[in-house]
Amino acid sequence: MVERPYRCVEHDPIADDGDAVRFCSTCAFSGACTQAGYDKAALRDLHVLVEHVGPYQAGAHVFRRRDPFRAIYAVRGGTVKTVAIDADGNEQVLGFYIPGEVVGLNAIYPEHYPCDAVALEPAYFCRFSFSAISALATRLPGLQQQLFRLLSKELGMTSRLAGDHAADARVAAFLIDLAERYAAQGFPARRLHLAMSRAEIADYLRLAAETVSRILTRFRDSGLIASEGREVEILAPAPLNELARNVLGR
Amino acid sequence: MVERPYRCVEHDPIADDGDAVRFCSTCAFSGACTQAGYDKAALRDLHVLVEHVGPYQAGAHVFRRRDPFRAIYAVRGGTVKTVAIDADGNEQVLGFYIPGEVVGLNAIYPEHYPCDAVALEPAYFCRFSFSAISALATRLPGLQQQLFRLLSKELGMTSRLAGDHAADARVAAFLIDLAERYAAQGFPARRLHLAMSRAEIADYLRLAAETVSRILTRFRDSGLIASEGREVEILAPAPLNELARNVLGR
DNA sequence: CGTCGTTCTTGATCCAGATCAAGGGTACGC
DNA sequence: GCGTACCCTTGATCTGGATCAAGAACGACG
Repeated sequence: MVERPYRCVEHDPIADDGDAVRFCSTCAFSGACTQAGYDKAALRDLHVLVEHVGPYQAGAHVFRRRDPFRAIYAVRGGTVKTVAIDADGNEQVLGFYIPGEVVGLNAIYPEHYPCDAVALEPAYFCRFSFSAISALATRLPGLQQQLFRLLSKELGMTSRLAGDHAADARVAAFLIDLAERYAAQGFPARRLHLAMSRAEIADYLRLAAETVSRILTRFRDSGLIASEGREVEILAPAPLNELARNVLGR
Repeated sequence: MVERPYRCVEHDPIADDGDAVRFCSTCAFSGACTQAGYDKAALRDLHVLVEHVGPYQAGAHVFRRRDPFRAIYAVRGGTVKTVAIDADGNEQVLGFYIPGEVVGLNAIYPEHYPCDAVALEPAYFCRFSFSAISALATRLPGLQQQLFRLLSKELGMTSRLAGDHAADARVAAFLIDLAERYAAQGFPARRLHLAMSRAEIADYLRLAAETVSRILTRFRDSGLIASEGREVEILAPAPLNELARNVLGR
């Protein structure tokens, strides 16, 4: 039903552009088009303003803090983190983004990117000029709505992260959330590959890397997950969900 | 220059509606109108879709969690908090909103309010039907832009809160941020009245009320602020800013 | 195929801030 | 004017997770 994102990467971009209906079915903006009833002209407009960029190798910056805000990036393949580094050199991971998700929305207001975006594995994007896509959004109410929804969704995500919760609840919520997001993109719901290190997970969850490691070990020992390195399988969703419930606001 | 928000409250709403140019100069959407070059027709459209509501007495709910999302609320007067209460009864204050700011944007994606909004003192609002204002935004690019900016701004606010910072840095950032927001609305920049209790500040900053109290005492003893109950004066902005710098991302 | 650097795990100790406890201040209703 | 209920402050103790330390596993590369 939903095409696997990596398929998209393998496509020849030019051939892709010609195939209006099948164009990036995993894209964050595809919903906007389908709502507009597969309006061919609308799709063509989206095609014209999108730029396919990548690959960015692991560790490469997609944009940097203080760069002037020009574009938002929809992930086509790979994984990215956004990270704010404060004056004392502490890394704050603001978010991880998987195929189908959009990076850079937090730069609209300040008009400069407030964080770095760094590829965690080779990554490909659709880059949308923000001024162009918002101009198009005035003609496509579905697209405007989609942008509002993306922003509001990110807002919810961030405030969940801001709550004060026990370390094990945070880690459980991290796993559940990531698994659900992968599932929403058509990946298997129970197995996941973590593109990020324990330290990066810790920076995201505001924990120490040692704490994340200990908790994952504990989850494994108590049969909640199976894990080997960065491969994780969720064995017992129910108790993990229970742990994560307050974090995820359910 | 900027009219004091409370003035607006004192106006007779109907007379207000007749005075297109002076209509709610502190309103979060006034920028959209001025960008549109004081387009009279546009202002009239905004007038038509806005509803003046209030007063809500201290402790009254403006909306509740799980209510279907219909409208966003621009604060005309008073102060509101948004608060998420988890299954264990822990209160998480998500934000405080003062005149000129907009509440409810985090409900767009889930389509239900994810939190309660509660007045901290008698409060008045402009209520905008979200479907109506987003429909209008397709005709007024400035208004659309303003909505994007409001969402993105809130995103930045929330991720600053999510960072892990020492308690004194959080409290300093809270004071500086609130003072700047009041200043942006034309209030005196150094004196501020806290509409919220210590416990509410603590719930917002993810600290214990005792910790907030101790830190305010320490700030007072070291001459950074003067305070008496909920009246606070910032005496030494520089060292407070220095403390808050990492939190505020500067 | 071994070496080196990185990442992950596990153990021992420490500390910032939570929690528990108690007293004093303040505002409001009667 | 006097309860009464909350809010704020201050002190004493406790604890979850950070930090420090040291191996162990892994991956990249010559």
